[in-house]
Amino acid sequence: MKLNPAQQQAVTYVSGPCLVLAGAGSGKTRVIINKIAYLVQQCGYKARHIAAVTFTNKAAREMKERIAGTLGKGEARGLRISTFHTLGLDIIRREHKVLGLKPGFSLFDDQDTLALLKELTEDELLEDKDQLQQLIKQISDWKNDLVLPERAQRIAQGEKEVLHAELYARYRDHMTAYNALDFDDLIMIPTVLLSSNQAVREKWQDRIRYLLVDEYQDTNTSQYQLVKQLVGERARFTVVGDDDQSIYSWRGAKPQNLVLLGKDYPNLELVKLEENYRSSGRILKAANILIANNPHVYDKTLRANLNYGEPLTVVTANNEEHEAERVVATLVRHKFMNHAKHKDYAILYRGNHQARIFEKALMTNRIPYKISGGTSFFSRSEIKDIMGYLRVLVNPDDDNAFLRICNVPKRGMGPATLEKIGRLANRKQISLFAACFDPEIEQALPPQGAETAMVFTRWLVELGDRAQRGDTLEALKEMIRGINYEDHLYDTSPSPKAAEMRMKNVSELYRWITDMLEGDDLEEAMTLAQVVTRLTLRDMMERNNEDEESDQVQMMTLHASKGLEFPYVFLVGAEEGLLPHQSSLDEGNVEEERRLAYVGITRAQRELFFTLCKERRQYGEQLKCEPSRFLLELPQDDLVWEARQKKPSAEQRQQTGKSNIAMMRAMLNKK
DNA sequence: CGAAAGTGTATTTTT
DNA sequence: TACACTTTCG
Repeated sequence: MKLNPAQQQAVTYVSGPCLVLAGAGSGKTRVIINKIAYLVQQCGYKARHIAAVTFTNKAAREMKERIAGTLGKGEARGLRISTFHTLGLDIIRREHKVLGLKPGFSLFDDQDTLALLKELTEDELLEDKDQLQQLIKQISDWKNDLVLPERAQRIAQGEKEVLHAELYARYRDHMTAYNALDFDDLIMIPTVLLSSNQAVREKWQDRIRYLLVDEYQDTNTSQYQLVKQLVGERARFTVVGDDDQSIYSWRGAKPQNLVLLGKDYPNLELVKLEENYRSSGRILKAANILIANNPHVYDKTLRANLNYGEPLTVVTANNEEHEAERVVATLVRHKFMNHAKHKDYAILYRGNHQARIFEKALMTNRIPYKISGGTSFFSRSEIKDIMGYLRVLVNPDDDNAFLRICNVPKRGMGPATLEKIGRLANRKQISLFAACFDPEIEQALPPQGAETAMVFTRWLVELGDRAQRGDTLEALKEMIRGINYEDHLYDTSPSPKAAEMRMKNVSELYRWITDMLEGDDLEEAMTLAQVVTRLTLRDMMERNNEDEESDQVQMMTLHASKGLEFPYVFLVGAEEGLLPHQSSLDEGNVEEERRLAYVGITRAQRELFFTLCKERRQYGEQLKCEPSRFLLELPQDDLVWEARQKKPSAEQRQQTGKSNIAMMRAMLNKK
């Protein structure tokens, strides 16, 4: 577990700003962990004065676990390891008074935002369907560039932008009324606050004396500024990143921030980690040669520490069904020959829709697989329901949450009733929840409706009070019991089995909540309000050890594979128009696609297979496919193009493919 | 309220 | 084309 000289340098350079260019598989997390330990144990930093920032909760959790194994319990006390958003949330929570926010604000996720904007724009731009998407993007862009509504209205150019700016202002006002924030606010608000308020800035600069940032190439403008404000003149920080693995520019990441940093901090120390400990020599060579086709600000070549290894294989299939069959056949044969496990294999693809066909092929061959990504836990309706209830408990003014849950399970507060409540709320400029409490509700609704609304909201207020007073767990239990949620699930699910599944999800969520309320070694106990916002940030303790133990073929998009590694990788759909994706080609952004291919290639430890089709159905039309230009850019001496006969006779090949599988299976079963 | 017909959409996704 | 999601109708 020794560090190589470059790693050592990255760890021990602490006197000023430091940029670590960390190639794939070069041990960057180890550098971050070691650096934190070094700062605490050698440089006399208190852990509570150090913060490390990541982009995903998963990365943050991993880092926390690894640091817990490195530092003593006392030594690690107060160490901040979190995502950008959680750090922002922390700052907002502690400064909510200065910001004029009530505690217990709601956090809107994308769907909440969409719902609110849809409502706000009903009159203005209903004609265009993607207008709304444009508006959402525009607002998000403004926030990420730290542009407040007032300034947006001043700088807006053209009719559309002026309208967008006005809607942005209206959106902000509504969010204030709901006492709600969105994800972008979690970065923008602290950044604006820190840059405009000297006292607060100094307080936080004193609190965070050393800052580390992971995956720096993924930062956007507001995140860049947040870092800048936090580190101040002293500029004691380390950022770690790899411009070759920047694959998120389409959602606002600015890899140029790596360059900007050198300009903002002329004394920036640059350390390159170029020793790769993950992949075979051939795989690395291929990756290096491929990425050399991209322009680079900082040159970097990964050096292999492992054997040269097997050649890379290119498998050509007739169509996408055939591709899946060949992958499965190759996988089964390979697994048998190498005594490997299912989980040693990954199938990586450009788009989620590609997964389906592989899923089918794996299923018919009874091969266990796991698809990462797709519909997340938190977009499940049962989870959204329960979260809705919790949000209303914490913040009754959260109309979105109220709308979601007020008639789930059905309690006679349907559209007609809501419409009337909504009118009252609108007239008095209060939230829906508050309207149910208003004396005028009795005139607004028929007696029965008014009764239901009042009983329901009073019950919630009472529960909310109880939760706040500290009897949180009991209040929660009573809530789930009180709404008869289990019955509701059995009533609304297509099968009892599905209902059971959903109830299991609810229990899982309940367990997370209880855990978070109580706290543990790594996390302090939280209030219900904190739990709700953290859950909206998807920041829960994922204790799914099952996943690691289970032996399944891994399937995911290339994007989702970043940061992971697998002994054997299938990079499928290596075709023009798919791996350099057509839409990227249209936008003239081949480079990002090349980086995506680079990320895919560098996931492989021992062997790498590419597959492509000669023909592929797209939008119901049979299209001819050309091999990806990236395949042609690779060193051909290290590639084996397998089975490229002119007349393959699809049926025959399918036959042999299948009988191969059957044969292997028979042999495996005997053993 | 639930089934049936209609509609929209096919790039990547976190927080 | 194929599928998910929405709306409509009985």
